[in-house]
Amino acid sequence: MSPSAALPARDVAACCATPVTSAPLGADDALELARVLKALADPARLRLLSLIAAADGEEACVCDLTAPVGLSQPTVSHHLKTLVDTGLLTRDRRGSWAFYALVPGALDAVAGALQRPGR
Amino acid sequence: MSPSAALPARDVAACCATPVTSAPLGADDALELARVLKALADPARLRLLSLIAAADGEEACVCDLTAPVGLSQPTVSHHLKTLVDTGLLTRDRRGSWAFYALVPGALDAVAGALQRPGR
DNA sequence: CCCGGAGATCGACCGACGTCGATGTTGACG
DNA sequence: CGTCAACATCGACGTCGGTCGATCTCCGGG
Repeated sequence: MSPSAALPARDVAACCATPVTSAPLGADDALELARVLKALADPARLRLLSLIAAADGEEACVCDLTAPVGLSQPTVSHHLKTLVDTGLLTRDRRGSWAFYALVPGALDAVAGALQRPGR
Repeated sequence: MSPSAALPARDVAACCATPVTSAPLGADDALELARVLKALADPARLRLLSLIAAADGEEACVCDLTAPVGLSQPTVSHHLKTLVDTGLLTRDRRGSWAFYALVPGALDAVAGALQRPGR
């Protein structure tokens, strides 16, 4: 169990408390924001997010995501777990399927952490 | 010379043409956006960006950045080069010093690529 | 013309990460 | 209760990226 997986990982919004351009950004805040951005900095995960966002009801199961991204099922599961651990997705197990959905406002919080507060 | 370093790297705004949440996001667009996000997904680079943004005139030289981030001079130069190549910073050589400044609107463009178009 | 300082580049080391096949787990259905 | 399908986990492999010390380049000053 890695130390980074042990933390709450439920509050993506916490990283937008101090926007990058407003103050020198402490070491801890930089580490937290980098953790979320690192989860986003992968083509496969970006495509998975957009596929889920564009899906009906804004949720999708693994079987619907494997083909479009062109990756194996274990790899897709791995990426989805990463996004869930980061607090960007939620997992809902219904029957044999696992439905993934966007956490409302999570992406907006990350976007807010990058913009300058003045404008 | 890596293939990724050969491309223009001047238009960070190009990656916000199709927001993550608006369409399934093609493989090429995902690769481009991931390239910019990967440059941001590092604590040291985030701190460098915030230091430059908070500096007087929104520019700073390497000698002023080495101490605050607690890294060696070659490492800081390496990170700054990464940010310049990605189109997030500009380098201006004046005398013996190299001044780095934010590219106006670059961070906002990345932020725009993460937000949903609807709101 | 020579020297010193600021910064960039080089080469190397090492940990982190994406990817896969194989296997384990869990629920649905006869 | 046995079987199958969907998904998660595991172990391994190859690559990429952050970091450093050493060195190179360039400019200013004496």
